[in-house]
Amino acid sequence: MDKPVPRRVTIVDVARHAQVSTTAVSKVLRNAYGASPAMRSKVQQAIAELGYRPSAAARGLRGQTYTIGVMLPELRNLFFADILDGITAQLGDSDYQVLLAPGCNGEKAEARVIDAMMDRSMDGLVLIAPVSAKSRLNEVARSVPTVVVGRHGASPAYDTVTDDDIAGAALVVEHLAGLGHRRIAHIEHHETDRVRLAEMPNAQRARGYRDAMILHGLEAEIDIASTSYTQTGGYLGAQQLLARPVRPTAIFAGADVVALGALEAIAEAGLSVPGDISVAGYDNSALAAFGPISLTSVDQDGRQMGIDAARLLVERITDRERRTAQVKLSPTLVVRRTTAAADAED
Amino acid sequence: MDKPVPRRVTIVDVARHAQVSTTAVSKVLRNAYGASPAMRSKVQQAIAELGYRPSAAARGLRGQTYTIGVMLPELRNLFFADILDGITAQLGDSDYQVLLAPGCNGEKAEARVIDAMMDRSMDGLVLIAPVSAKSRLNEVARSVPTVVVGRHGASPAYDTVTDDDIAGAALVVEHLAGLGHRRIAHIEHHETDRVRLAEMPNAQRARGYRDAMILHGLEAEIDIASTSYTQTGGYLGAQQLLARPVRPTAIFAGADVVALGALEAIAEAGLSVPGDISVAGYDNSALAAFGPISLTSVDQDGRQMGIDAARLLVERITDRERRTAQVKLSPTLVVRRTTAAADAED
DNA sequence: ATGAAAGCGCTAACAG
DNA sequence: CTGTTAGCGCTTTCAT
Repeated sequence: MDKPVPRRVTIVDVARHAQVSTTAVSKVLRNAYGASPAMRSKVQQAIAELGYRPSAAARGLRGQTYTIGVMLPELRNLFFADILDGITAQLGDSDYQVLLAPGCNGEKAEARVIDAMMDRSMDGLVLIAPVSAKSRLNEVARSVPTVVVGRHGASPAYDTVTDDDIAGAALVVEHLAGLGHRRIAHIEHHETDRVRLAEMPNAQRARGYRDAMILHGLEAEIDIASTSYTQTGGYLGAQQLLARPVRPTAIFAGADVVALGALEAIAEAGLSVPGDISVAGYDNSALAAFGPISLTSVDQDGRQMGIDAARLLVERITDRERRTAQVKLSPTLVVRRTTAAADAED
Repeated sequence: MDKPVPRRVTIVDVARHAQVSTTAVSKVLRNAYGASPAMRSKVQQAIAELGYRPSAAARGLRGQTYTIGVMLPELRNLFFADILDGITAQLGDSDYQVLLAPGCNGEKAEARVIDAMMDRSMDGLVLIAPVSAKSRLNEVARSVPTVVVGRHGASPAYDTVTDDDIAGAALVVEHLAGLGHRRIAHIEHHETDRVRLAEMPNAQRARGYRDAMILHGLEAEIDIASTSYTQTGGYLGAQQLLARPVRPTAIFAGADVVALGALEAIAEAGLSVPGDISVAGYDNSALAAFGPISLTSVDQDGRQMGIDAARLLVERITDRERRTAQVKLSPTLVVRRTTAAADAED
């Protein structure tokens, strides 16, 4: 009556039940070389009969843990959720289990999470938009197979998967310029760190914006509000821009959430979108697609990024000596109802 | 030049460096009884100097893994993110690391994830809105400390944290009836399973709706569209309701996403909110609070639910014999711009 | 192709 | 209070 904890079934039990050695069972578990079909089926039957499940802790002590860790800065960001979908889709039928840490913002939280994952002997890591120092990332990648998503800059130690943010920003400027806009402003995420200045998507988007403005002969119209990639950042940034002596006729927000904040500020100012001012975002998150918002946005195909990241990671786990790869995906522009032709008078 | 993998620092290295036994080190690591302050500091210094980090795999083989697993059906649901915030806030300074599985919908995916977490010897599990059979949940909880969030029904094996969904639904009906509405319809999540019919929040909300309608003498006006708790479900449900010979003047959607879908259908039908029809949701997610949407919604305080869940879980890890508890939190109604007084003529 | 045996890094009895 | 020692469940040489 009182044996509610009937001791875990171990590899020894399976071996005994199947009348083979534990080595044999281990081989079957790992699909390793050196087990005859006959033995294989005998063992598999025993496993099924006993309901055996290997202990990841014990496996991890010697071999793999069959666990992939994913770190991302923010769970609420729908774009990150898309990346995750891609990762899990790609890893769905493999033996790997994906586990993620709850949103961790900032270098300190990142360090904690990465340590935690390494402590748990994870077989591979996917780091989404990490802000840690590059030296730290390299160090991590040297000790565990790692793929970095959403941060530019090649590394000898880890693979990268990014969106071509410069091209994405150019798409927006091109679109708006094509609609007759000249005073196209940008809300960027303020960045101080040198390396991040070059590697983070936000910096690349701002650069793409500048380049494209120059390319369209709008160099004199370049106008950037420097806040942060948050809804509040968008709100404040738009307020700044709307207070200009001559108001911009279009705002390119560096992210969809930023655009949402901008939309709020614009509405509060009594202006209409796209009548008085056009707004475009970046990420094409579900929020952008949502009917009442219907935001023109750059689509990064986060799902594909996740698929590529998972693929690269498994490849690297298999062959740790392979040279690192940099996958850069081309974004597309999804035009919706927040952008329209500029008034002729403007 | 070529020793990029300098072998992990182990407890043995620390012991040697501090000139004590491994037991001593282990005790310090676990804050266990039986280590003098002098030894404690000696060991801590050695740990710092060597940059030692305990291997979770090795610990898990004997003792705890200091890992809490969280399972949730859907990452994109902002309410779940709130719960998670609460969990991490509560566990923030503890030694426990929270890891979660990417959204797993359906009984099969749930089983996989729960198994994966048990295989990894996690110290405790938080299951958010699980759909698995109750017998399965009990079985899981018997082998690992578990807290179930967002599913009613007490268990002898696990603690529960829920919202008082019946009261929440009543708040909405009361609010709408107070505004003069009589034809208040409801969009529910269709449920077939017997047990879930009683234990899932959606069923409780539908029941709360019925009860409250009767209480307000509106029994004859009860009108339920049975779809699902998704945006599409809301869209289709609203379409059904709008096609009635006599249209409802208010719709109580069982969740915010459902309300969003309903808003889309209403807009498509050329009706205005709240002019022609009032809409209320449930969850008070960030989406509901978002300006342009501004949805009247029931607030569950997901963060508090997470805090309670984490607290209960740690308590149960400490004392597995303690009797199970059921925490039920009272919801509040947040009135925004999607609900207004009914037309006098209606 | 198969199995015996030696650990992986840690914790938990138990002795001192 | 401190140290010795025996495993935890698995993988991995290395014989056979």
